[in-house]
Amino acid sequence: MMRKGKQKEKKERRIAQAALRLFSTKGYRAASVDRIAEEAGVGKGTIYEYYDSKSDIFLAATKEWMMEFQEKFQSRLSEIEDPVEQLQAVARMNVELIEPLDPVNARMTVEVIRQGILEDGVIFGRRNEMRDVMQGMQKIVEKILLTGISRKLFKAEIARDVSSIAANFLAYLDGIMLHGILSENHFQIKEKVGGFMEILMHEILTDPDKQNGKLQ
Amino acid sequence: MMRKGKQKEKKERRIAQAALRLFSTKGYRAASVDRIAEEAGVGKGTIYEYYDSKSDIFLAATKEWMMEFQEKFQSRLSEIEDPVEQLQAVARMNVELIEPLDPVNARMTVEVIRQGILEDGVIFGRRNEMRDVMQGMQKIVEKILLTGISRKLFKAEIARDVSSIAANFLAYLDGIMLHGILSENHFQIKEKVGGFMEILMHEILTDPDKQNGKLQ
DNA sequence: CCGAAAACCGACTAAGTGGTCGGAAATGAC
DNA sequence: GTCATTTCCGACCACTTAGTCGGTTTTCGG
Repeated sequence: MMRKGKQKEKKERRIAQAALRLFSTKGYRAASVDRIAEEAGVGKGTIYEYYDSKSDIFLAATKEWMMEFQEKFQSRLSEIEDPVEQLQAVARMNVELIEPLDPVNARMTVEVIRQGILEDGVIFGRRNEMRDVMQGMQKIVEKILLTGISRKLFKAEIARDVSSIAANFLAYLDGIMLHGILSENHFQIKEKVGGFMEILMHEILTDPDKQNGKLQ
Repeated sequence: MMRKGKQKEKKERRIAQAALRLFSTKGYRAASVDRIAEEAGVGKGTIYEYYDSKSDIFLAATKEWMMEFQEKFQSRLSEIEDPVEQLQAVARMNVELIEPLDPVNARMTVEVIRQGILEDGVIFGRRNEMRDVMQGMQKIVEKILLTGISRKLFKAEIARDVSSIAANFLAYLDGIMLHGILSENHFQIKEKVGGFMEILMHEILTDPDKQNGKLQ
């Protein structure tokens, strides 16, 4: 008996993806399991064959989202050779989350942070389950930095700080994204990030004058 | 008749403050009006004498929160003369939001952003009502920068970028706060922010070598 | 084609929500 | 003290939610 594992996995993923679409538009609570079932094209009962609780669905959706996100990043970064341009691409892609207003990622970011912060949030007691996935982005940036260092584009002395720099960089990008959305100053985002990038580049480039680090 | 306006205002504020406590710990939905009434020590019906809806309570609580926050900032900053130290105090105060683990601000920040992003969020269509309050912090930082410039501590050429720098600075601090809480790397926050401050100071100080901008 | 096992389903339950409303309590001018 | 007016209240209502469960449908080895 036992239907082929592939089939099962596929449906499980279809549910997670449907859930992701709803979580990222409605928010956790308002994305009801009934609605998720409808969106996924399955019965409500079926969902509980694959997941024990709504929390589990959310975790799965979050993982799905982070995977997709990082894959998109990776694939765009792989087309770029220069680490400097790669860093700027990371910034630009984050800016584009709000610039042509793709609120899906913004909302999901907020939702994940929220569920991780609230004491009875879905992720609160299960952050360790997410750690690997969450650190993926940071690893990507660290790698860019290390490549830059080995090519003598970035100062050698930042080597011991790569993880701190990467974390700061990503935290900054998230912060600016959230503020940007809230204040509706979308049009200024690019300039702000550009200014920040200039400073950052000025600080880590071996030869700051050759590249001025302007965004775009 | 009509009880003294003062009395009314006081109760209205007590409700908002009770609501703030709950919103910032439970989140919007889980902070039920029943619970808010209990926390404020009034009947549920009474709440609706002062506010038309739960949304209104949330807006009031948010304003209350931002006021308190900015007052705290202002009062601590007023004890400091040197703009450089003032900037660092701003950073330090933000770090302390998570360092002695007082997640109230973090949670409220996320909650406000969330309600501003979600289409059926409480603030979604009413962001303009909040704008002034929200820009308060930025104004404070801008003022610090301008003072620093007029005292020749900061480079004169940053004058045209003060608002951008201030916005970036605050966005960064929020981003690092949220990431810090989420990743539970509290102990590294101070170092990260310290590194960032060093870079920032290096970039805006007229004489970067005199002050190295280390946090703490 | 048979039939047991697996997969699927949606009506139902229990719990929790925001908001209402009729009546009780407090107030203060007279 | 009286009593009109304001203030307060919590039982109640209509609605939404996550999760269950008994029965139906699909699957597939023999």
